[in-house]
Amino acid sequence: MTVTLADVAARAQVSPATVSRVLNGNYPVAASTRERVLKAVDDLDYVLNGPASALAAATSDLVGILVNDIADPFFGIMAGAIQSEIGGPGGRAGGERLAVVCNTGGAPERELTYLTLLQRQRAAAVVLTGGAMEDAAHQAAVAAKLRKLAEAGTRVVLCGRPPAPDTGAIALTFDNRGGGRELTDHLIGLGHRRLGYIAGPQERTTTRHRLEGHRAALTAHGIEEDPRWTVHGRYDRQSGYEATLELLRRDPGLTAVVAANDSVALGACAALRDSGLRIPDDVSVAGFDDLPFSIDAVPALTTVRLPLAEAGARAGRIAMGREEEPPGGIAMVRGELMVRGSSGGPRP
Amino acid sequence: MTVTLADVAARAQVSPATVSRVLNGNYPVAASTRERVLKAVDDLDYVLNGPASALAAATSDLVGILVNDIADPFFGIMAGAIQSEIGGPGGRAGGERLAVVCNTGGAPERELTYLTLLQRQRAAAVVLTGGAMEDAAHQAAVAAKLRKLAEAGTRVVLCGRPPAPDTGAIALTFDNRGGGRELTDHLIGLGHRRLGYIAGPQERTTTRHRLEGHRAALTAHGIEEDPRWTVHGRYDRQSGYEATLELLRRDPGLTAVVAANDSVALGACAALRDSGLRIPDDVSVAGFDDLPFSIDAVPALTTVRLPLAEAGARAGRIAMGREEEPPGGIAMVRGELMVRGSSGGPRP
DNA sequence: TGCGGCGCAGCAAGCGCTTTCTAAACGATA
DNA sequence: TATCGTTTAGAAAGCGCTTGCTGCGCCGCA
Repeated sequence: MTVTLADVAARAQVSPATVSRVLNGNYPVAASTRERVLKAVDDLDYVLNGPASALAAATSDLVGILVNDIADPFFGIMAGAIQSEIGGPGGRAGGERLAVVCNTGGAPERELTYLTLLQRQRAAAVVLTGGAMEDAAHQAAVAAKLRKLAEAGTRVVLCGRPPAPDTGAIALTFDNRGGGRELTDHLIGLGHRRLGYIAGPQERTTTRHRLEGHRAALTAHGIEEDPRWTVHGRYDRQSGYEATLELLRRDPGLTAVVAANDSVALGACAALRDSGLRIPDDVSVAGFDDLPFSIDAVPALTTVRLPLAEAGARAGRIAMGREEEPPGGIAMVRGELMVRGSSGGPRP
Repeated sequence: MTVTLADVAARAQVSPATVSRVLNGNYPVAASTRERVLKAVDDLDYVLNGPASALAAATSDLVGILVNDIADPFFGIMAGAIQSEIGGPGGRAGGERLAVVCNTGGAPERELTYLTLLQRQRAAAVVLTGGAMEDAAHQAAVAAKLRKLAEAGTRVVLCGRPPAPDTGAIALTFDNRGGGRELTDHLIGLGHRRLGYIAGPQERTTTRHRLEGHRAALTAHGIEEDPRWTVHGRYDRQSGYEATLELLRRDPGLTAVVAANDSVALGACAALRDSGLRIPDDVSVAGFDDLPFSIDAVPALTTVRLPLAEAGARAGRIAMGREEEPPGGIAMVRGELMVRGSSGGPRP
């Protein structure tokens, strides 16, 4: 029924071993033989059996990419960049690898299950993107899994995620703290003294680091933070909308709102507009990430650009062993402050 | 070194066959035995070898999802919805399947290669999303692949893509033509008579269908189209920006611009603003898809909402055999006109 | 002419799992 | 007590491929 290596071998009048070697190209085969085999492959429309090959060779050509939310361009951009370097079709010929994007939805148990599934498939490499959960038990479980993956020869790379010590994983970490700090510095520099902050979900490293940066800036400028100025929410637009209304309720005197990311900032803008406030005349707004749509907000969003595509590409190359690992296995990727129309001096 | 089924069997004092049966749960095993096995699995931290299992059982738990551009939320939303139904972790227990998202980047050869890779992995199902290429040779090649996949027992579902006759593939097709028609009807109803159209890439079904709908509306209202009113570009913001400037150059008298999708529309808005034109007072703008950010444009974008998540979820269920196929294997998914601030009557 | 070396192809032993078939043990039935 | 059916476990034959090792023929050198 299905064509096997043996069928090809028979048709080409060689042994299965020879066919295998032609296909894998890592053993000397006479040109005439190779041609005959290739012709047979073509004639028979033969497709290698991946599982059988993976079993025999004890490695597969699968590369896993874990993302928190595939519908979010933040992850989509990184995933796309990683994948383009992984090879897959379109990469350099020969090393055809199947880059598989796995959507964890931000759920710890899903993350773990995907890791197991990938381990089960004997993945060649795994790239974890985005912030990590801060739950200690979960972090330990993930670390254990990563260690096991590394032991089994799977390359593990973290992209936009804090390092995981003692797991053998290479980390390309975003400087969320530094970016948050710079952003708030900018706002304070404009004269703002009452700044609301819409943070992401509580238990995420990204959330914490950005918030820490924000607070560091406040402290550095001698501004004492009012606990009412911080609201936690999700990393989406609606959350930003609701959080902004809440902030305005708590302190109508705020002159700036810093959002956990650009989507949240967009929601914040909508809430401000709906409250009859002008941006930036009445309230300044700032985002984070600089996703493509940020520049189309009106006014355009002041934000911190994260080099998502570049970082992803680099992570992909490292995962494929095509780029040297950063010293110590850890690299800090910095963001860049993008000052645009949504931030201005506070109303007098 | 790595723990195998045999190791577990030895520790549980049963045969490998029994362990396999416990793990697959499709054969009667005494409760006490099962427990012993499960304990051994746990003790040894055993992880099933996917390839070996796939080889022996002649099926794998991989499900492929092909997308044109993973960084585009249009695809991200569909992919996320499909995946959530596929199961994967988080779905119903037991049927743990690895949903793998493959990014074709819109390149025909990549699409084909991914299909081959998936065939090689003996994928359980494949979902192709988004518009198809209109190149005849390529379409034939894809059709042949799909037929082969279907023959091998892989379920093939098309989501937001035109049917592929005689391939056995189930199609959930978006009514791009109808949506385009409705959108332009709306604009004409507002009084517009000179409408620019920014189309997507030439050789895509989506592009063609949306454009056909647009033209059908013009024709229905007795408006003769000026060839200068249509510009082709890519499905992204920048393309929309450039195309709009081009349209304005060709005919400064345009009172409305219809874009191939929301990203293009955003670019169009930016170009209009930069040209000193107000939306919708001077020029109305319309998009397509109703992606999340569309409502945050200022003014909010008039567009056609495509039920991406719903369609994706349905495609996922069909792929898993959990929902009945539509009659004839084809279903038309309609969009919904969303009238918002970016469209208004033409300037007098 | 003889022999070591080399280039290339084949043999065969798995890789770790699933599954069919067989068998043991036990209670129920006659 | 003898027979039979039922339930549960094991033996073993692959699934389709890779790869270490063996072997064959040929060239070049002594």
